[in-house]
Amino acid sequence: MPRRNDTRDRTLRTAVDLFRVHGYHGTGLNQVLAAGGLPKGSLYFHFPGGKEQLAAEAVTMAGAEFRTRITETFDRAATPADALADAMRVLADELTAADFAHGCPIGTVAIDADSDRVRAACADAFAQWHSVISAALHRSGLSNADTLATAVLSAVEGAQLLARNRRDTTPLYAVAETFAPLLKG
Amino acid sequence: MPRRNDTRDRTLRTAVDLFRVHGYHGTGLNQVLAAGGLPKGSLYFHFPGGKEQLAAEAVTMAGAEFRTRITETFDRAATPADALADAMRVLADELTAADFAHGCPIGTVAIDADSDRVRAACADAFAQWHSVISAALHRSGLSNADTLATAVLSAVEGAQLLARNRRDTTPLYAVAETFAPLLKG
DNA sequence: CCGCGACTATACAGACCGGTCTAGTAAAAA
DNA sequence: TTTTTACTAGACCGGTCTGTATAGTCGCGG
Repeated sequence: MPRRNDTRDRTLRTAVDLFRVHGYHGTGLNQVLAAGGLPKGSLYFHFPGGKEQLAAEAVTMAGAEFRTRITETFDRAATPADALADAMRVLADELTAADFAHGCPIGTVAIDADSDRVRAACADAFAQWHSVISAALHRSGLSNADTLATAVLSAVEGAQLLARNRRDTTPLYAVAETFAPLLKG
Repeated sequence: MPRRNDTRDRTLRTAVDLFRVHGYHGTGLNQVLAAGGLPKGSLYFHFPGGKEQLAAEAVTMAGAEFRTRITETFDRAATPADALADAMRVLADELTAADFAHGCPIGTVAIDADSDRVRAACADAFAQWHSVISAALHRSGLSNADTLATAVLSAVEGAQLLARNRRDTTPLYAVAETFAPLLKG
């Protein structure tokens, strides 16, 4: 087996970055190739399923990375309330550093991708995040951890949307503050 | 002043319906005209600013309509908790009836419109909603009504995103249930 | 050193995009 | 009736979109 380079992986990473900024329809394939300095001839070699496959895999990749980050945040914090506050602070810092250019890599794609394959990939990523959060809340002895985790996930996604649109991180901190009393382990 | 028909208004209404389904980049101008049976020659007569203006005005229109609905919901309910539960039930019913095809008319556009004019129109709509919610919470004697209203708005937007993506209204009800203890006037 | 498989360059198809233009119709105003 | 204004029909522009087809180049195993 010759070569095996990292083009495929770099394509995915570039795609993640662009999709979370411009959304599914707002991101062109040429744009992805240009932004990543990627070979133009190999896109349909690595992703025979075209844009749909590229987006689905990008979502899956970003979902797995964030899943790890969420897990670590809960492991590191003393209480779920602390974990949420930590996470919101990090998200706020990243959003500010990026000049409010990007959104959640899953949510941004989920909201305007018509393809069912992409939709399913987003749903899967969300489900994994929910599972991690729910388990952490359960470990902290909170009742109805499942419902609470769904609400937290909703609030965080919505806060990212609002914060980006308003160019102001207030919503992220508002969510952390509001949920704090509900998340005291 | 001759004629003055309703073409402009019908164009806007059709645009609202399509933008909330396919997003900004996912919706084509031809598509809007075709879906509404609208005259092709008059788009740039009524909207010389092109797609950008059309989207901005559509967002503003939808924002105003929802603002009224939110106001009425809070006026009708005994407590803010009841109002939220009511609103979530209505959103869930509408989403189910539409077979999970649409999202929030503002959020869906806000997340992928690059134009600053459209972004500002979305921010304005969100600000109006926030203002209505915050005032209602304040009237019910809740402290930190402003922060709480921001969190509620975030959660509702996020829940709509998740519900649509999962094709399942659970997130909407989870938000209502989770916020209930915080919204007992 | 040959061949095969992994990978890339390049050209291009066909559709659709947002947007512009000109010519024309219809109704109210003068 | 003539003029002015409101509005529409429909062709058309250049550009970009996703996706395909073909001809390569590169690097290792044999």
